[in-house]
Amino acid sequence: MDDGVDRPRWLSKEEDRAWRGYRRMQLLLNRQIARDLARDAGLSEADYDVLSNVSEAPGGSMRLTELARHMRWSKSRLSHHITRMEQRGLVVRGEVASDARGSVISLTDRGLETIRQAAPGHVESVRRHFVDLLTPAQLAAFAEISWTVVDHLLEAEP
Amino acid sequence: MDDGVDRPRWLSKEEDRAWRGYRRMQLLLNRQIARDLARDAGLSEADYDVLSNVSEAPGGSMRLTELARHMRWSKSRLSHHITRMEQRGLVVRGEVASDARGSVISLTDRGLETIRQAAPGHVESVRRHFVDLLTPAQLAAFAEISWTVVDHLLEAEP
DNA sequence: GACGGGATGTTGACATGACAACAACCGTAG
DNA sequence: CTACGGTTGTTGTCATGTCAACATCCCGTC
Repeated sequence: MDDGVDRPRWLSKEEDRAWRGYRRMQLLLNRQIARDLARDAGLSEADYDVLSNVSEAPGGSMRLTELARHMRWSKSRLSHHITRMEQRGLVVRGEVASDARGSVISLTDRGLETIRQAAPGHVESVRRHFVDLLTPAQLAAFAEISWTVVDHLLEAEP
Repeated sequence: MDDGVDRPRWLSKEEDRAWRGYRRMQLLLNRQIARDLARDAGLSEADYDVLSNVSEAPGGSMRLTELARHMRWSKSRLSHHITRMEQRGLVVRGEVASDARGSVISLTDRGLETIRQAAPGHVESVRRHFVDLLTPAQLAAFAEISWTVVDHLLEAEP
């Protein structure tokens, strides 16, 4: 009677509730955060992440590949995105003395000013729609869960 | 000394860990689930959700607006997506007797067959990268958290 | 039985991100 | 000092999603 294909282990009610909750939360939460950010600072979440990561880098700049690795973006995605942000005057590509292929990303004054202006509102938005809705225990549990999932995925794709 | 602008309530270490964990998990988890689904069934997550929702609808079909409301998609997004899925022969738009503007979405035989073939593998993928990594208590906590966030967002945008 | 406000879908323009193919360059074995 | 495998970034192409503007149609009113 065994045709060689295991019978699917469908999700239990609780498992399904968790998964659907994740998907739904993601849809609504990302949309809201993105709207807030776009309205208040004219940035996308991706823009914000790039500005944020570069500004926190030692020396205020980072090699493209290093930044991509740090953000877990593909080099392609980052390159495209940097091109667009460069056109808006938020970042610049610099050359690397030690490697002619290299490209160093750094913020323009405008980029720096933009992230400084945007940060408080963005944090407030994250609080309003997420952080402040949860108890410290829930936040801790959530952090634990998400990093567990992340670590697992990074084992396969280091 | 008060210039009218509150000092930003930056995230605490734990809060930051939770938020960054969420963002990172999302990036990696969605990418992995999407890849599995694309490889195994030639579907995007969006495709899967549409097929899934329509197939579960009473009568196996749903009005476009109702489906959009159900999925929390904009009518525009759904309309565009249905157009693409229709071109691939997965769904069809039917007319509504009671309303000349109306459009009823239903699956083609191919669409039905596709979701049936895809479901087991997709569930397995969700288990492998998410559900099976967590304890029942964690799953319960996660579900609670996500629906709390969802409910809050739905208050503003019903 | 025509009007006006609201609902239903569609469309166009544009920003994103994924994947794969490339061009250029580095460094090391020989 | 040359060939070659690996690295750094870039680019083209295509599928998605967003927003805003529309074209149609329905319905309660007057």
